[in-house]
Amino acid sequence: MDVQVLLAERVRAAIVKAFGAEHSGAEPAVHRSSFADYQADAALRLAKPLKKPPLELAKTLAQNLDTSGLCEPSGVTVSPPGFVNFTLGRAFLESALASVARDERAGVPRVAAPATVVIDYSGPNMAKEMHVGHIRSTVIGDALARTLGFLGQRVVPQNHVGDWGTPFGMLLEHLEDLGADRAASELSMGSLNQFYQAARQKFDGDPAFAERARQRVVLLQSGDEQTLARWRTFVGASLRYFSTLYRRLGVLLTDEDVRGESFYNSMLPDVAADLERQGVARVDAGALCVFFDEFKGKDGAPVPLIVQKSDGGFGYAATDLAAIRFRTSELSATRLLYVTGAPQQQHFAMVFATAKRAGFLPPAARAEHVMFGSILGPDKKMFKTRSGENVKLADLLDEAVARAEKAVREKNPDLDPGEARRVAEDVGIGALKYADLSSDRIKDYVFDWDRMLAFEGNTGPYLQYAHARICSIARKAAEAGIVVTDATPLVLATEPERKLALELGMLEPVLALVERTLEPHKLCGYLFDLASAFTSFYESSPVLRAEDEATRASRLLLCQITKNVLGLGLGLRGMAAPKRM
RNA sequence: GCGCCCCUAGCUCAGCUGGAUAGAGCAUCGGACUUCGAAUCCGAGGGUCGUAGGUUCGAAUCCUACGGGGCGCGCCA
Repeated sequence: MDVQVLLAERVRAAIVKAFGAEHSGAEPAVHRSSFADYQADAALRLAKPLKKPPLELAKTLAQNLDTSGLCEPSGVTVSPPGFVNFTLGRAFLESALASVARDERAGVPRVAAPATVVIDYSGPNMAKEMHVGHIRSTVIGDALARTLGFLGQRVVPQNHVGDWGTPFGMLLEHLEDLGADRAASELSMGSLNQFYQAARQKFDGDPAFAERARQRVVLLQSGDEQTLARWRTFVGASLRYFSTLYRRLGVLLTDEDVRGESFYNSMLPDVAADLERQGVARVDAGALCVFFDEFKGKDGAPVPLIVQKSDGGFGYAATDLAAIRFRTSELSATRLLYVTGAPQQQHFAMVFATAKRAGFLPPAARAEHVMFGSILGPDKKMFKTRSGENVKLADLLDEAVARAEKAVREKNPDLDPGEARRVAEDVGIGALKYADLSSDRIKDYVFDWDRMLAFEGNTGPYLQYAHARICSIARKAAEAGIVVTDATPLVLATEPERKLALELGMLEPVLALVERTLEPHKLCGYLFDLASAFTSFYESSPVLRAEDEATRASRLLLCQITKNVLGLGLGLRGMAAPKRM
């Protein structure tokens, strides 16, 4: 139940009652307020069409408002130049929160009509180590998959891995030289960069090898069985390695979700033929191209999307188009999300426009580029190692955990080493992911270990700590034999209790906002506000030592609801919520 | 040259369909632990929201121009 929606309905009814049915379409404009719980700005917006002073309209509106069950009569006020303020009634807040307490989904309903949402994310390259560049796509995509899935959408993750193309000639030839078994074991241990570099070196330095590599590409693309078997060895070993990284990172992707470039290979000639037959693409300078009025190049000439190269080969545009066709027709997706970097924006704009023209993307389906900025180093340049290489994701995870372990041992020496290690894993990786999710994805962000692992501010550890503290209270309560159930009466008598209750009701609208905007940081902002409201409550309001039994029970239940919402929210970020840390 | 994205406090970032006095964290200064976890909380100072116009009763938010930074512009993905 979303309070804002309830209030908006009442305001709309009052508009109709006071000003006539012809204004039933007017915007109630209800939102949170710093002067009350909520405010409605409808009167301000109606001033012009009704040609009356907004303050007068606001008063008329307030007189016609029926807020029974939501606010006390004194809870509705008007202030210049035309705001209508709402303070929710205590009885309403208490019963609303009770329904949150009874629901394991914390009062968030599932959508009535689920849509099929394909989310394309992570997409590592088989030949290369996963690095910082992949972390954003993987973590943001995972958070969106979890959030939309929780809301009841039918989410189909797609890991569009780079498992095809000309580099595989040299990679497979190198694998041939090493022997399949040895190569497979190297690859599954994460020596992808070394493997790639060794192959590259031979390719550049040994003409005979280079020639064999070129032959190998031909064999691969013509479907030679022995070559394909080697290719499967290569891809299988790499995927096993990626799977270990995914598990450690705590993302949901599995082998089931892998549908790489190779999967679409056989569809490419048909996609090209279809586009040409429909007149969407035409041959220019030997290449099959799609042109657009809005995309122009350096000399003002239109820049094309190249579907098929002049040598007959297919580029990634063809693969992307085939994937769209597959996703709308075979997977019956109506929402297609592409979680990739901002630099690819023009590419996807052209691909989506082409798909629309060709009917691959029916009007009922929409494709969205969920783009994100770069991760920057302390120098504000692209985050690289000192030697200028990409930072390996595996190294990043190790360092995050090592730093977290140091902090955990320091802050809580009582934890036994095994548990400290487990907690460090949760905290370190949680901090890394949270840092990525908590700022607006469109912007570049500066990578900073100290800031992401800080226990103050909008960080993973702060939220986990708030959660762990509540768990601690729950433990103590259980030891003392204090039991609360979801039927325990809630008493919102003090301001901190009231603020916390108000915050606990915001999960539903925030998740709706994340679904609409595809901006996971809005949920982080909410969780931080919630944790702050809780710690304020916690500092001012004794729980186990409350003045009377009813207050104690109520506060304990308040703690429990907060723990559930916090845990739920962290879960939707793909983060663990340790019971102690 | 064309196009896209970004610019908010000393630093790192929020700011929801335009709404009342632009908010956090860090840093600085000052308070709060014999009491549920001080990894915390409470308070203070600190901002011409890049600049200039425009739309509006009202602009950090929408439009235009300019400045600064980043990225992309035919056969790589």
